[in-house]
Amino acid sequence: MNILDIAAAAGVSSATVSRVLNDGKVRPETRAKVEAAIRKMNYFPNHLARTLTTGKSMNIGVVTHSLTNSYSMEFVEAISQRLSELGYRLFITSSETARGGQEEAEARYLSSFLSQRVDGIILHDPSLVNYESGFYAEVARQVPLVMVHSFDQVTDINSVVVDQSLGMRLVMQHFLGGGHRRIWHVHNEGYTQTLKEEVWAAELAKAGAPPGPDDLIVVPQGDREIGVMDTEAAVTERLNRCPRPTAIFAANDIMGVGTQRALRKAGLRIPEDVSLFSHDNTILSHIVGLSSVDMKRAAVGLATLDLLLSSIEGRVEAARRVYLTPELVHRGSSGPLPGFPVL
Amino acid sequence: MNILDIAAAAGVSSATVSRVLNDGKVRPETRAKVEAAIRKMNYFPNHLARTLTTGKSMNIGVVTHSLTNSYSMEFVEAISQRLSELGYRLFITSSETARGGQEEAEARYLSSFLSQRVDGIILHDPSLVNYESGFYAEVARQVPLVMVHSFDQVTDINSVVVDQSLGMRLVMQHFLGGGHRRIWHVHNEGYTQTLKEEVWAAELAKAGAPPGPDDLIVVPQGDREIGVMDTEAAVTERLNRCPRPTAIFAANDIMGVGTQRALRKAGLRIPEDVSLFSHDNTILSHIVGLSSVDMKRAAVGLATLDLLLSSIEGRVEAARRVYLTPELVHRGSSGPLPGFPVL
DNA sequence: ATGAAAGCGCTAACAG
DNA sequence: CTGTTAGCGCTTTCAT
Repeated sequence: MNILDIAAAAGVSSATVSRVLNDGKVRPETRAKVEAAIRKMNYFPNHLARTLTTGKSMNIGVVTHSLTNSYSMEFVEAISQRLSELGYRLFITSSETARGGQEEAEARYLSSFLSQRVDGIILHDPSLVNYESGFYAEVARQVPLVMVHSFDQVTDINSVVVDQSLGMRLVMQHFLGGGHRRIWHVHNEGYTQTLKEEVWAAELAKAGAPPGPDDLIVVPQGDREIGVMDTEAAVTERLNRCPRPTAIFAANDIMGVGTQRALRKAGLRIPEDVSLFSHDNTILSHIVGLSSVDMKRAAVGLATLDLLLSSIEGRVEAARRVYLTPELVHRGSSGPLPGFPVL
Repeated sequence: MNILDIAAAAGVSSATVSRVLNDGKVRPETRAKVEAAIRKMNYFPNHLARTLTTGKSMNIGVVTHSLTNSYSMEFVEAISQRLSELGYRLFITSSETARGGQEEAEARYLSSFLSQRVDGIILHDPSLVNYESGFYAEVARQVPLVMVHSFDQVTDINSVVVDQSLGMRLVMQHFLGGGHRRIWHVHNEGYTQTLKEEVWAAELAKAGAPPGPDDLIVVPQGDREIGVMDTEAAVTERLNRCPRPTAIFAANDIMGVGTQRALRKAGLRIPEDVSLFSHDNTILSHIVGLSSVDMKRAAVGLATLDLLLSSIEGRVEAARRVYLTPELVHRGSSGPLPGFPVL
């Protein structure tokens, strides 16, 4: 069933059918005949063949960490809605659960997207390793690409940067300023998280209280929804084994919730016994009343769309860069040490 | 940059390059030459052109309600992981936020998938309206299709059925058996929900306490994460305006959480003052300690994959149907009326 | 083991 | 306004 069948059935040429399909100039009666044939024969034009000639696939590839992490999916939903209105379809992939590691999965997905001749690619919170290898730049040379990330040195690729290190610094100032010195850090296995870890360790060291190995908790699946349970288990184990901290930072809200559950189960009050600060400010932290670092998702989504669409439409020469700063959202799960003098 | 360029660079024919690309029989030295050329020229084979001749796109289309509803995304992640391992890419769409209504959006996405020549389509919780119009059957005639849904009459399309009505009946038995008669029902705008609403109303009527108009609360965005806030507002408003119920059923966990928040804000204890039962048993209900109806997501995912892959590989003649029954998960947010005699 | 050539289904000049 | 035809980039017989 192809355009020639329709042409034959309607008694016209394939070019005319094509024009009908693409809103070209066709006499109304002719158009009616063609449309009747299309409907009668249940014909769906082959978009692949069309793409082969036009070079426009109307497909966008999206690489993100997890399909069940609110931080990822609230972003994806925001852009998906608008792109879908513009007629784009989205390939959505998650690297977190892929075999062979996230870096390798990202690379595989990108190659796959290139072979699919997508019109654009969005990398949500991608791997620093793949950036440094020059792989992203190579991809960006072939197709419009926008990165949403947190490391600072990118200038050769369209990118929306949210300064995670700054966010972490703000949290540490809040903690340290409240007198806390034993501060745990909970994060999942993954490249991006090391940024926060570095700031955490550096600020503690600067305050004269460098963290020990037991102050860091790594959660295997901390990026997926199931990570709530994993985190709860990991934190509970650590609480049983080590002297308890006065404050804990969780690198995302999933782990924040898991940590909160572990603390409650251990009979510890928040924030009287332990202060807790989370990250991403998704609906989860709102639900359970957790202070959290807001990553400005709405602004990030808009900026991403803007960069991508400009780039696709060729309105941009050089790579652009949008810089956004996070913000602390206080919900009472965190405060100064009891009795600590308020300045 | 195409297969001919590579052929020329390697001093072979395009057919040989194609064989290298597809693991065909090629002399090792020839293969090496070709692979060198591919690498040097940064060549990515055009998968669209390949699909045009082979007829296999290795793409799957997925239609679901919302990208930020755990119920949807835990399902999608489960199947995505496996399909990705098998080399498939996924188009993922959400109908909930689309302009023009969910039914229309579904139809649009499906047409789009057909034009893309996807190898298979998964409909997660699709519209009864579109089923009854015969549209799904028409699509299923053209490409392997699996529906995951809750209405009962489907026999002509591969489907995984989870008996939502049964789940609702169980909840109502639990409520009515505990002496409750004024039972509110919170759901979002959307077709599937009407099934639960019917059972709810019928069971109440059977118990001699048919619901009034004020016993039903409809939340506009109840299917997206943001629906927590919408629900909280809607329930709060209703509590202020009407005599309060002794029990509330929320049609998904997002609205369950929103309802829980509204009740707490109103100073009502759960379950002492009001019993609350939710639906879907996602991580959300677990986090906030809400009783919820479990829809057997793992089993649903496996069954869906099985049906889809069998269907794609042509191992199936007639449409198959997998039937699953939900189960109540009690977490203490719901109980009998205070002082109600326990049988 | 490799090459030549015929499609796959569509669009886009170019003619008429 | 409509038809003819040459590709788009790849796979796949059929030869060699």
